[in-house]
Amino acid sequence: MSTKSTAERIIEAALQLISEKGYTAATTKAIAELAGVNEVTIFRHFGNKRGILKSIIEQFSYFPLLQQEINKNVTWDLETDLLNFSIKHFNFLMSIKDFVMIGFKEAMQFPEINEEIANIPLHIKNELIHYFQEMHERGKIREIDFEAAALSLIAVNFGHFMSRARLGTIVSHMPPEELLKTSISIFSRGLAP
Amino acid sequence: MSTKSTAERIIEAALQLISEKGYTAATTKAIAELAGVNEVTIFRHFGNKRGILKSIIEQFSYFPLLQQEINKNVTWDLETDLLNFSIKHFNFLMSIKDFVMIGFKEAMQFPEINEEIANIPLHIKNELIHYFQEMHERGKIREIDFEAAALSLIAVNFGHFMSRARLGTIVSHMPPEELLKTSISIFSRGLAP
DNA sequence: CTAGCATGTAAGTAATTACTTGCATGAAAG
DNA sequence: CTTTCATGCAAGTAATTACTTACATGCTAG
Repeated sequence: MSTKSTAERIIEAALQLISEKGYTAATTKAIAELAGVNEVTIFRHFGNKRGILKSIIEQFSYFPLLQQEINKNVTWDLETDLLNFSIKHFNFLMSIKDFVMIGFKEAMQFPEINEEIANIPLHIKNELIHYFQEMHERGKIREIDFEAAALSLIAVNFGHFMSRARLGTIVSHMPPEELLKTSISIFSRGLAP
Repeated sequence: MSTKSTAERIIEAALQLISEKGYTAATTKAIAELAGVNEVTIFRHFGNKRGILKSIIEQFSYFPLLQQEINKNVTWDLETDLLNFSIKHFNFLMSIKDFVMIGFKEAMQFPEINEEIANIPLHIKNELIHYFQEMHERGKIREIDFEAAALSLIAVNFGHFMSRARLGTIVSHMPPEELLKTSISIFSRGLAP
């Protein structure tokens, strides 16, 4: 049927169902059906239902953080760099959308997920602060609280992502790239000396 | 025990439990226990489990939208007005935090909630666009896509809210007011002519 | 005082859920 | 050819869940 292994198909199905309905409502029977395997196969592979989620979390903890990408292609032109980062950040969030949604749904019952998710803005924040400091030394950014600036930039991107991922085009029909462009135009101008 | 009516106590308990664990995992038994009532009382009041959520949604659809508040206290000084709005917006989101979380958890199973939640940024967006247009005519804002600007401002505030509401102080220990102040300082400067 | 109304208590039911066991099958590996 | 291994299939189990019914109790309004 497909080239993917049984375990992979189960994980994919679980990822989809749990991100849609939540952990409790995503039954092992439904996951098995979507994965095209017998329900017992799930338990043979993962022991119990929690085992599936544990595997999902492990899979994402190895996910290459956007982090290293940020420093790539730095031009030291504020607007260029920030737009580049924003697009990468936005696309990265979109690529792990299901996992992020599970994180927000199941944080209470699976604290490990929340930690995994909190790591993303935390690392990005530090990278951005570093970049802002360097830009300040180069005289391209005014005196400002760099941490607050970094958090704000992350917040805009995350806000746009959530709007798209959860509400679709209800709030706006603007294409994301256009939105990000204006966002960054405002933001970089606000940081300039 | 308390001055609140039985129905109110049930709704409050359900709001808390559903926002924590999700609709399916929040059992009627647990809701009854937290509300300090007998389980059957829930069914006498709301018919079935969905009835509780239906009541919760109704309650929030009557919630006074932040919207009307925005126009209040307008000084036509960009940074003052935007900071004022941001703080109101942020506090508003915090006050309906549980409902927002339910919205993100149960959107798939209860589309009505998502509509209710999407209404918030939609209305605010229109108010902000109106404000930006007026400010542009007064020569206090440069030529820019007003919709994208409005969406960006909403996104920052929402991003800050989600960071606080879900990740607490993991990402940053900065007090929200301070964060918003820097946010708006950057944003209003980025909009200025 | 009494009638009604909201709630508690006890008991039960049908459906679902996570998970188990035992056995059959088919494909690949030695 | 035979062994091994992954999977399917059938059946079952204990626990939980939403929801029901019947009856008891206590407070309040007339």
